[in-house]
Amino acid sequence: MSKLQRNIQNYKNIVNTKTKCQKCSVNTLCLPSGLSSSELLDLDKVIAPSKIVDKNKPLFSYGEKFDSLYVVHSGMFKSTTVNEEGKERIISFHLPGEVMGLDGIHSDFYESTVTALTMSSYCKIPYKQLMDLSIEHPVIQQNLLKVMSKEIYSCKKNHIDIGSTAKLALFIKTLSYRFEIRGYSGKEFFLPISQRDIANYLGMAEETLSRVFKKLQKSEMVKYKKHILTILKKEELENIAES
Amino acid sequence: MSKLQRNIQNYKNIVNTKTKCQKCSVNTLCLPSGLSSSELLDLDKVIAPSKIVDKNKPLFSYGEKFDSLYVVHSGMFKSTTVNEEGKERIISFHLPGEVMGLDGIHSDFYESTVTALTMSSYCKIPYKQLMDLSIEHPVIQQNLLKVMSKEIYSCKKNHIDIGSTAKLALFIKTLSYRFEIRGYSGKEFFLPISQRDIANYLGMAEETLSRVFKKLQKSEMVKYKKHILTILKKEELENIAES
DNA sequence: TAAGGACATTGATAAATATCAATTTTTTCA
DNA sequence: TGAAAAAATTGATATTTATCAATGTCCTTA
Repeated sequence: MSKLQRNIQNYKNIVNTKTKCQKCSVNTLCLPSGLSSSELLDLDKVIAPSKIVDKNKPLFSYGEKFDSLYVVHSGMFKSTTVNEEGKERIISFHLPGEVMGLDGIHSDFYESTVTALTMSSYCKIPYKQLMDLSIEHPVIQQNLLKVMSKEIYSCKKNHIDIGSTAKLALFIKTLSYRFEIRGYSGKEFFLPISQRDIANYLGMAEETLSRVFKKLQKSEMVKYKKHILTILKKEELENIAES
Repeated sequence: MSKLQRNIQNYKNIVNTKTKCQKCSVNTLCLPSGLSSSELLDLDKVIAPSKIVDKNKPLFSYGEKFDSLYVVHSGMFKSTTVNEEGKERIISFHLPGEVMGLDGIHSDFYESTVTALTMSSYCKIPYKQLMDLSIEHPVIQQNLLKVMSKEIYSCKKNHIDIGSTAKLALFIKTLSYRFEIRGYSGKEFFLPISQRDIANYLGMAEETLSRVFKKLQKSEMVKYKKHILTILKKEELENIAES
């Protein structure tokens, strides 16, 4: 099976939800990274077996009491807030192995709403239990700190004031990298995000995104059809992302 | 002494640098928040007495080996990166009690350069020792997690795509809040940041910032003279910030 | 305190992006 | 499968912001 096929599979037939952290395909990217097998076993006791959630269904909502972190097991999620005028603002997209709900730790309430973009699956990690466990196994705490540090880093790195074309190019470049480190192809992947959502996330009008996307396709940097994105000229695309 | 005078003092005559966490004026905002006195004593053993750094001098630089977190004790700092063309990009400004260097935890290298905007003072917290200490005192670890969670939250909250006027209004509103929770006046404060740096941080041209600032002053929302910012119409300003 | 440099303002113009309105294309689901 | 709904595209225009160039103001420091 090709990498693209496996990628598409990721959104359709949900993989085995009984997978323990030890056997999970994204365990090197997730909290279990670098844990010994005895530590992993303890962690597995705290983490519930992954559960399936339907497309467009929320995992948790803004304002709810914070009690657990969530990790993407398969599929894709988006996290959003709502502004004063009741308009949705997309804060981030989440790929397998990424931890969601981190912004709730400080306030004890979820600061955003997380929704599945496709049929997806997730693991729930009760925060209190994770804290108790990390007293026994400091390395788990270290991992959480690293995950959060990376989140701070990438948040600051991604929000730069650049032109629309560069924004989209950077978005594609970043996604490509994230797919690649998950064992999928970084050159051809299924993107279950509407252009409206991409535009919202990137802070531009839908129409602008459409035009900019067309421009990238006309200059043969990328191809985009039926949600399958193909990167044709990686280096040129990266140059655009940095301008 | 008025709150504004104390605020200005904060940038001029450096307060007692021998202050221990127990007596520090920002200890409720900083890592020591909520610690018992015995925990505080242990923390003080790890944290070096605060040191003074001159205006425009760096605390640490991008790419250097990460080994310590830094906390603002007095004054103000900015953290920056340099883009491909060698241009400085300002990522954040740091006020007393705020932790700097958090984005270095995941990569073991500082991901940004931190520079003093005025004569300032700071506390250095060796990361390894902090980790060792937090095994003994889990509450310290919890505090660090909360600090980082707050950082993630405010990073995502602040980077929204709004017009230039709203951006500046939001910037002022956020600063006002940050001064207020530090015991200074939220309505009148000394801002040791050049307009060029504000424009850079907000992602707009210097000229645009100047015009937008003038507009806020013409409509008598704020007054800005010799780096002293006075908020005249708080509510109106907040409305602008949310549009 | 006077001169030079850094910082800020202003006006004119160009460029980028948003908005509005009308289609066209794709997706959903009865 | 076909009709309705949702998503994406396209063109015309308005608005916002950047850029360029000139000037004014403040701030250091010799």
